[in-house]
Amino acid sequence: MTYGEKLEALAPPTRRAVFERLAKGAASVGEIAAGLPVSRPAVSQHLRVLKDAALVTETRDGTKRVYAIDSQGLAELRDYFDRFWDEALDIFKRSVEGGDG
Amino acid sequence: MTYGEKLEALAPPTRRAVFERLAKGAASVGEIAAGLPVSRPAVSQHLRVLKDAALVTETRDGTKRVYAIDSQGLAELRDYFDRFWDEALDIFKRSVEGGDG
DNA sequence: GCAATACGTAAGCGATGACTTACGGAGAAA
DNA sequence: TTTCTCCGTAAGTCATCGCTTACGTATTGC
Repeated sequence: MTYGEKLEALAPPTRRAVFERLAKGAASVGEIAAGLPVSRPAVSQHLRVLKDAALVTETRDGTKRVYAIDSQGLAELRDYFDRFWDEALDIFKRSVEGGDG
Repeated sequence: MTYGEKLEALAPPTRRAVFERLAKGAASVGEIAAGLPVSRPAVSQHLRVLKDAALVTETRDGTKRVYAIDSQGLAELRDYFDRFWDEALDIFKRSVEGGDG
């Protein structure tokens, strides 16, 4: 639920690929795995982490499970970045202009 | 240099703590290590990764090495997120309104 | 009930990574 | 040059992680 958890969830390349796949539209586990060079259980495990981090949502459709981007969780991550950037860039500019380390 | 490298660099908690420390102002390796429960070499190794990812800059001041946020590299990461969010949230909203997966 | 589909979970393995201690190098002061 | 400060690097250890195969579960259709 924290931004740290979200960052860690998005760091591994394969898991980020899963997430970016969902950014292009909702999909089932099998559909996602078909487009990646890893097994279906691997994708399932990545989705578990993404779901725990509140980055994706899970919906049942028969025997399928459809995953999609969790817009609310994504917004929380964006808020963190916005606040971080405001603070960091402000201090950065101030140090450059003032010359004070 | 890629956003993937930047994401991976910011994922580990200790390394993110180093980065967030620099967001509050430039500092030397020793100063950073003094505020963290890890050794100085550990901080040095984290700074190396952050520098390779173009997230921090290095400046020499006598025997010290002063590290600071790399605003340009940070902006690149922000650009990636902006583009990602625009695409993801647009598709997300469209799927909700249209009801089409 | 029986078979098929789609998926999550458990167990195990190989690789990666974060950390430590020990050491060497570059700059400042005498 | 010698000494001190501050730092990067090398080597090694222990934990974590990402992946695979094997298996169990829930749902659909006959």
